Amino acid sequence: MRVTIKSIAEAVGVSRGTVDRALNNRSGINHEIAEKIKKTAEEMGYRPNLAAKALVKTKVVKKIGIILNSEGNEFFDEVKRGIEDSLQDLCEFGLEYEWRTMKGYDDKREEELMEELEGLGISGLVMTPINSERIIRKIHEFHKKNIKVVAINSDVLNTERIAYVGCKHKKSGTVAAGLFGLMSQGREETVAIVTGSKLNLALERRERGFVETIEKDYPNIRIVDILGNDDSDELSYEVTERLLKEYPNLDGLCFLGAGVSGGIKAVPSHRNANFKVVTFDLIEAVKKGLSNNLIAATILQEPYKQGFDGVQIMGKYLLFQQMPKNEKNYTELSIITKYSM
Amino acid sequence: MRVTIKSIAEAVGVSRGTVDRALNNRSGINHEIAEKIKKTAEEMGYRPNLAAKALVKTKVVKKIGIILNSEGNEFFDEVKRGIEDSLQDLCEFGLEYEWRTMKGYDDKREEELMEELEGLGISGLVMTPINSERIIRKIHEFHKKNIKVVAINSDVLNTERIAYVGCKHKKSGTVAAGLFGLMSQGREETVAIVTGSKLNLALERRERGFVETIEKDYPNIRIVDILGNDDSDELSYEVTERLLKEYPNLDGLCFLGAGVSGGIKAVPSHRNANFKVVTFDLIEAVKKGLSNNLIAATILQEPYKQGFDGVQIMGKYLLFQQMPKNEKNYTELSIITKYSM
DNA sequence: CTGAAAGCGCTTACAG
DNA sequence: CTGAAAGCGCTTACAG
Repeated sequence: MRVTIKSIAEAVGVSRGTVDRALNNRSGINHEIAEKIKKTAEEMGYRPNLAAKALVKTKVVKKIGIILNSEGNEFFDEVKRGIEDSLQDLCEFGLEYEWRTMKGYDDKREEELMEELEGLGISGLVMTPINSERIIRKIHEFHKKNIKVVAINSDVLNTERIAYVGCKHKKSGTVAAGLFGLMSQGREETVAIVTGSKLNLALERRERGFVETIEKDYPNIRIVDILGNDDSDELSYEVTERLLKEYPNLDGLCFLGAGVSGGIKAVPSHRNANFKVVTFDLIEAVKKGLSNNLIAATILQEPYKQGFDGVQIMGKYLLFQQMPKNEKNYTELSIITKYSM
Repeated sequence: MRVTIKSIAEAVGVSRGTVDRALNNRSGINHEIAEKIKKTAEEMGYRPNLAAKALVKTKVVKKIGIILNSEGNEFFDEVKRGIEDSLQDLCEFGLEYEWRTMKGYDDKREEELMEELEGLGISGLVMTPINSERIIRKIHEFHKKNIKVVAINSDVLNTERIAYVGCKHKKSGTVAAGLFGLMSQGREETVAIVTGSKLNLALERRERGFVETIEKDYPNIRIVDILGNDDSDELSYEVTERLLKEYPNLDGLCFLGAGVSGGIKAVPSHRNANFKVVTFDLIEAVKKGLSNNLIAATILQEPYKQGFDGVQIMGKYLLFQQMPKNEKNYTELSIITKYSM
């Protein structure tokens, strides 16, 4: 026989409403009785039926807000796919949603979007938070208004966001370094780094991971230069071309962030026989580069999962009041070559 | 206003029962009316509420069976974790389950387990099917009795299993080959292969992927030998030791399947400076090998996801009558080093 | 502080 | 072939 609110009510000799109050820690219930009910439920092995919970919730429709600073950044295409699939799932349980996207790292703009979504009555927000005082304050405000926040792709510390889904950025840099290490097989080599926007704090940590690992584990490899491309493909091309002219015997190049599409165009004319390019993520230009053997490998961080799980965590909270099992949900870092594409 | 069975019934001027019959293609309904109802539902943008569907299903509890040939095979630990998490999810919607595990590739034993679970009244079975006539027949029988089957980790073709979740085995071999290619950087090198049980057909395809890729894309690499270890760590040790004695200048070794734990023990004493070992999956011995720099990299196939998604697909079918979106659900192949562990 | 009743959206016997 | 009614397990006003 299944254990339900009803069977617990009968066992304890109270009404179903009272059992509900006790089990969900609602106010206005005699403490003693609440304890007794909880104990009995535990003993009887009660497991709430989520289908029933969710069905009740459809009376008042909840809305999830989404904010991504994804404009002009192909990386987020997969994140979006994950979000869309996840939302479709949740819509079948009666949730609604509202999307906003933006470009770059303008925290003022992101704050505006948060306010806009708040005005539309969201109960939860899944976002790529910009790491600034302004956004931290706003998340705190949302918390006090009981609008839950889930951070995806990059975290923002010391806030009340209920969960983070994304990779460990510093670690991602060590993976790239390790790959150059493997390919060098102990020979003396030189590599250069092209990084993206200086406003992207995650890239800073990735760079640190790369540099520290090379210094610590691969003394045979020397990093000759680190240049930024500001997430611009044009600038990326220029910077890369300059690098390759200046270091004609360079053995490798690592693109830490965006701008691969532009930067990779500068490679073919300059490369020596064993020139190795490593990138991050899997945008179209990277796929092409892998196919052409212009790029040796790229490092992924499960973008689809970041979107999918971020939204699922929010949905489970809103539909079933389930807090996420883990506050930090790190996605795996993996190396992809043309064969595993 | 939300579109429900009720609002459709009112719009068309029939009862809710009739709408249900039409929308779920049940028998005993006037064809014309069914068509009209479907059309109206479509126009009104009807989306069934899964919470309600699932709640009704709790009247008759459905049971999922699980069969894994996982005994003595550490690879399956992660698959199991995925299955367990997925089952826990589904139990909250009122599903039940029954587990069976077995060792190796004994199809007679697997058939027995299938019959045993059938006796316990399962409505669906998630399994690692052994690719044999006997199992194919049994899956066919299950199909006729309306017990759905989902294959995980390895597929069995020409059966009515509703979905497969697992990697492309041949492709997994090409990834390993590509990795040796990258590490060779064009130099002349020799590698050897240690494969697992000959009864594991997936390994055969993996081997083929490896060999064909080396031959096609890396003429600088020569495969000097291919030996089997029968999934036995003892044999794996012997075989590996023999290989390394016979080819003292060997540059690389690839373990295609199980037996890494035994085989890797033979490596330290023999290896030359640039000796590279590549393995598959991430059992404890591989983690240790990566940490020790004995193993350069290992190739993963998302075992957790294989278990999790396999069970989810079954659950969604049983709870909501949702057929899987895709029949074949390929998990990603990725290269992991000590830095991305 | 507690209980009785209605209702979330769907499906399932049952009667006709 | 069709409809009216009951019920899945939970939550939410409402009355007391």
